[in-house]
Amino acid sequence: MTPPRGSDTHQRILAVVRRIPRGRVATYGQVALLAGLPRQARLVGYALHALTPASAVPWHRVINAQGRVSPRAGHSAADTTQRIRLAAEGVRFDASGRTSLKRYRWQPAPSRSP
DNA sequence: ACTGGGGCTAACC
DNA sequence: GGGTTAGCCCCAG
Repeated sequence: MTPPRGSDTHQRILAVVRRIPRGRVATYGQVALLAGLPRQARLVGYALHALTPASAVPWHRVINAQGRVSPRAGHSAADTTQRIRLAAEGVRFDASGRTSLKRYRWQPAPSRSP
């Protein structure tokens, strides 16, 4: 059974991003995986790139595996916005503009506590 | 159909 | 922790 391709793929990605709780972050790869699209982290980037400011998608909660906001091409202002928004939710960044993924990474379904 | 590039990731040094 | 190399799959021209 092969998942349908097309705009549906983007919608699926956005649906996952929309589920990211406030004060939490997720990596591109994680979102892709949760969306049922493994190895398609870049697709997430494309999907978010197509977003409009009016969309109710917390795109700012999506960061790369390095724990920092990915510098997009020609839109450096958005990077700053992303950091500001996250900071407003309680996500702290260090001097290197990096955050603790171990701490803020969104875990959709923790089976049990360790 | 082909080529180049991308809001990535993991592995390696 | 930071820079480099390769692999991944998809979109735009």
